[in-house]
Amino acid sequence: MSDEAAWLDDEEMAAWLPLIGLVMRLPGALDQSLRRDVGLSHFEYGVLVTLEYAENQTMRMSDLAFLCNGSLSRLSHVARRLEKDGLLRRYACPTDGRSTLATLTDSGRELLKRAAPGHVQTVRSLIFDELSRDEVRLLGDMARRIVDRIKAL
Amino acid sequence: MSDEAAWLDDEEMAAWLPLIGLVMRLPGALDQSLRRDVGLSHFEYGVLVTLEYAENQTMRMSDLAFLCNGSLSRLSHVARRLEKDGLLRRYACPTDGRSTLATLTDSGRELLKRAAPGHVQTVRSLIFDELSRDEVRLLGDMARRIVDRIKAL
DNA sequence: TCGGGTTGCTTGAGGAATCAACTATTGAAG
DNA sequence: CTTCAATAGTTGATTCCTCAAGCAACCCGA
Repeated sequence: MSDEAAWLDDEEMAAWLPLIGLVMRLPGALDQSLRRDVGLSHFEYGVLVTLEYAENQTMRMSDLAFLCNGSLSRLSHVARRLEKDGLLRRYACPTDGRSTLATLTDSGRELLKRAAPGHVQTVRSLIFDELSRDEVRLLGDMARRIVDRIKAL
Repeated sequence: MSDEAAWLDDEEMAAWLPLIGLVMRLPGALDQSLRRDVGLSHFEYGVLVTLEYAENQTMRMSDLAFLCNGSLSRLSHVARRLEKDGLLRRYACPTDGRSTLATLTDSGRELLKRAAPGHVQTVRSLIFDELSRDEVRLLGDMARRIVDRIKAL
């Protein structure tokens, strides 16, 4: 078999290195600003925001984990801490005894109100202030297609 | 002050969610395939590859950390493990007693040879098989500009 | 209604990342 | 020459994530 596809050419390399830089540095940058402002990691913040936009601000742990791009185990650990801090509450699902439902508490809602402006400001200054409208669309589209491939693994 | 810039509109949100998905899921996907194939995390692999392409396959710890998108502390811990496994060697810089130089060993080179094809295959199937030539250029360019902003924090 | 298999979630152990504190060397100012 | 700040790197404590194991509830065919 030919192995030309087994290596990255110069153009691919010139895109790959910055892309790796992005995926390695962005989470840390978001963590830092959220940690400083409200004491949450970006993953924790994402969990709360996802709940905020859910029906009844409530969601099954499994679905929440998937939407937040994390493992169920990771979410379980995180939910324990967030629950200890009073930001969310968990209770057994009435219709399926295996499931656990997580819901946002008032403290959780209130914390999101405090956190959102600073976080949006960070995201804007790092991403959207740098890109044109067309680029934003393009980037989102490419990211979505790549994520679909990762999910399909 | 107006706060319209304090929120993301629909188009921005439609790009932001997949982008977050990408940065949260890609590292795990790369880790998994490398861990399975050669027992290294993607960060560890990146450290070795970066050394491979350096002058004399040798680099200062600080510079290595920066190029690998990690903290010096993280690199220090990782280098200790890699050195214990015989994949790299560290020694004091002759011209500046504060610096430490890291260099690839023969085992390190050999491991890279074994790891590269599978890793490239993974990257290709997740990223480059999905994108057109133009998209690759665009994506790399956008990523580079965003990373520059993160570095400037 | 019983048994086997699956699903949803939690837990504990182990390893890895982060943060702050520390040592050591260098460079520069007085 | 001495001091003081800045730089480079390591280390230890804490926090966090992953993985494998476990448990309970559900589903379904016999």
